[in-house]
Amino acid sequence: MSLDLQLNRFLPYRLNILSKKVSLALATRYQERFGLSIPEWRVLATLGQEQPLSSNDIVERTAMDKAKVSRAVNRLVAAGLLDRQPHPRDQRLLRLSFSARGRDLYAQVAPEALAWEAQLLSVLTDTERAQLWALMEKLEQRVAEEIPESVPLSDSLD
Amino acid sequence: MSLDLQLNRFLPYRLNILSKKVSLALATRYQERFGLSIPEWRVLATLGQEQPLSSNDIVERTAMDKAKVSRAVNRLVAAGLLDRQPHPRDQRLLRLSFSARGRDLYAQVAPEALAWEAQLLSVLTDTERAQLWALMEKLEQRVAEEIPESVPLSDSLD
DNA sequence: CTTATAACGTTTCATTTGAAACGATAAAAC
DNA sequence: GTTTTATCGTTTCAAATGAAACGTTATAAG
Repeated sequence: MSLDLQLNRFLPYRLNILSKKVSLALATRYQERFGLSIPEWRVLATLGQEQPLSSNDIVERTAMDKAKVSRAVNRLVAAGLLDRQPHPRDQRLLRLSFSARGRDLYAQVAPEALAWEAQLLSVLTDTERAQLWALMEKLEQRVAEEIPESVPLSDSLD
Repeated sequence: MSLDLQLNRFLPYRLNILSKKVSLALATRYQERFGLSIPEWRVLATLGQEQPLSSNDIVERTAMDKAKVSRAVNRLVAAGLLDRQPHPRDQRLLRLSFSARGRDLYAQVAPEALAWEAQLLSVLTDTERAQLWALMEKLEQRVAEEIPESVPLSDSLD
């Protein structure tokens, strides 16, 4: 009655494990070397691409819920890594941007994150890397069709 | 100073999102149709392959920590889906196995999980599917080298 | 203008989390 | 045989989580 279901060959399960391992390995580095949690790191990375942003902009770009972003931003502001200013035209919005220290820190973290990723991807050839992106893209699109777009991507559905 | 880090092209981040989406889509089904959480489903799937097992066997096979397994097993026993008997030779161990109802439920859930996976994978050709497994395998092996084998795979490193 | 509705970010609160402590049993060392 | 050490599963506890409620500000409708 095994019904042919092998957990090791069940994509959702394997994907979860791979994702966890990657997150864990990287999170350990953020934490040890820079004292950053993953949500904090993601906020920084998002601001690294565009500045200033509102908290809501970050929510949209990172697939984190707004409570989590709010907390991460608060910690970063408290740590002196971000500046938080009211938006001149819309008082509901915050204008988040790097402080001098935040910019410096990011200039250190980002290259290291990229180097780590490169090291991870070094087991793949260029062709394989391209394949990986393409495959993930396809799967993500397919699975997105099943999820009501409003549903937030919670953690720990595990 | 963007440092060339694009979150959308950053593997740990994209992997996390894909994994979340897949888990969410599937978890919604388990929950709605069978009232199962993912840990509960994993316990069932593990027992579907081999029976009886101890809680610890399940911990080893699922990459879940023992507290989570303990809770999932308790819920399943309480729901009348599992039988829990003391091991005759080692009183520390539990012998977990399907109850009649558990077996019936699993006979319903498992084919559905497989069908769902098949539907997800239907966007890929056979070749692509093989590639996907191979790529994931390589990455997992590579990243495992960085993780002290003792470290458990927590959720929500996010 | 006034009222109703919507959007933003924070906070609250019940739940989930996993590391560590725990009691109980077994195995190993002496 | 006694003591020490290790293993199993549960429970405890502090921290993280996220849905919902909230206060505030802006926009739309009347």
